[in-house]
Amino acid sequence: MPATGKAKTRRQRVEAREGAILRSAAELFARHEVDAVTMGAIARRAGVAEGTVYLYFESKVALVHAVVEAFYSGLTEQAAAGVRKIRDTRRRLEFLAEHHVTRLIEQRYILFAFPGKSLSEPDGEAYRLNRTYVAVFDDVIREGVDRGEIRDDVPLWVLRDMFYGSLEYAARTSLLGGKQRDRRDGRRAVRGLMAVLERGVIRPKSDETVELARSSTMEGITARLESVADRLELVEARTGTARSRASRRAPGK
Amino acid sequence: MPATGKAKTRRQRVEAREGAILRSAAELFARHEVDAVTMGAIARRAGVAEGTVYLYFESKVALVHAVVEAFYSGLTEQAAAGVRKIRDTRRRLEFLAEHHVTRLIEQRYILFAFPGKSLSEPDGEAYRLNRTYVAVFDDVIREGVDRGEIRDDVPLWVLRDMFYGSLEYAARTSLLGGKQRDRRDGRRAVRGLMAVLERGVIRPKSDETVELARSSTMEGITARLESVADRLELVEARTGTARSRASRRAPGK
DNA sequence: TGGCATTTCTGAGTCAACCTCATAGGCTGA
DNA sequence: TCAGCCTATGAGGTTGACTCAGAAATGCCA
Repeated sequence: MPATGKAKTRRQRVEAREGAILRSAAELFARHEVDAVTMGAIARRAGVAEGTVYLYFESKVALVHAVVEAFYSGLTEQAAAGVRKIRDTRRRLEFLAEHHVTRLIEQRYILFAFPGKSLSEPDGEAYRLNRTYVAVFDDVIREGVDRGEIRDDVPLWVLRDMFYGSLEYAARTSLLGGKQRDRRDGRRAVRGLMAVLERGVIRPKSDETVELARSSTMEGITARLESVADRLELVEARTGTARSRASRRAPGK
Repeated sequence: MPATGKAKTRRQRVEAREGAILRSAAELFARHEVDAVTMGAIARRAGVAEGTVYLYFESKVALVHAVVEAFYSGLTEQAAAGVRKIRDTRRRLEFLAEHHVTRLIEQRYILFAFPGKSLSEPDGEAYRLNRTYVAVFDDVIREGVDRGEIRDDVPLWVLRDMFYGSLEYAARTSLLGGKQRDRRDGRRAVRGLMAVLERGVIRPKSDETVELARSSTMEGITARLESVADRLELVEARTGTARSRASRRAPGK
């Protein structure tokens, strides 16, 4: 099945074919390990001969790169668009976190399909891609610092590594847990991350008793509320209640 | 050169050879990408024939597993030993963090040499290994919670993912930065992580009055509560009336 | 020590997958 | 319609993981 419809100009034809090969590869990578997907299989699914693939992509590695690039490209665009619609720094971070972890669990193969190669070359393609992606996060933080919403005594790169490192590790362990996990894991990871970013986890040694009392009361309420929310999500999942992302946000203003 | 010295018993001979092959592989993986290291090269360096390697390790993948296993085994032992010598929870975490990031930057190849395979199989070897490793961390946290040094309103697994996720991402970006990085990066990452764990990064709305911070927290909780209430009503309505339209799933496959 | 049985080792050969290249096919413009 | 050029093809080269029949070493016993 030549997935290429009717393309008129040369450029269109080229792009259609390139797209068909890319899509074919992405679909196969989503189903099988990269090593287990042969160039022959990719070519067959794209409706071209094996040799043709090499007219569009220099090698298998290059093809994998291209697939990953396409993924990150979309990811960056969506992240930037989402941030533009939100003002509050806290909410922005929450959105970025949820977006990242959701997309990563959806397209799980990106996490594993990643051959060490793609990352092991400094200043390589993948590195550059990642940089432009996290630039969205960097801007959010910088603006937050300017506004006084974010402390400025932790280096930006440390924050960035914490943020994405946490989420990716969470996505990974969620997927590895054996049983099928879903987006609820991701959401819980996001909530935990945000909580820690807001107030840490290590309790102050002592003193500041008033502050402690106040916050611990609030903590109690928050913890209880979170537990209720968790249970609610469970019920929702069971009954298949659809819920738009917007309705999770309260009245706001 | 048969790296095997003089071994007397059968068992000793077997272990010597297995060790030689493992060491040979680890040394080569440290220098080149896993894919670029051939079984022939590993055999040659170990002083045996290619076929012999297959008497000790079922396949190349199994050999890579064994190398990684050896690494994690040592890592776990050192981590446990270090923790035993420290009492304070904060110090323990700091030690674990520094130990992890240091060893990871030293043996950088573990980060990249890791074929997706090793992780992609749920309940696989690598997963089990990782579990026993992070168990050290888990124990530290649990004891910290018991002692009241760690807040108990963030799930343990979220904390774990944050901790190791941050450090691994930091190690990775440190290595990828292009220019040669050293352990100072790691130490800075550890310091940043500890700072955030201690007090978070997101400032309360207004840092002058507790009152304001408190009310804004109240707003957040109220908003969340309202959202939960809304959803609860929805679920009640749906399950209360009839369970006719049970599935209204989002864009499925 | 010599001879036989068993275990261990060997490396040439098989197979599979990436990649190449000589040839075939089709599009474009006169 | 046809020459010229660009694109596509798939059989074949090359490489590297893995196998296996035979060689070598080791153990055992008299």
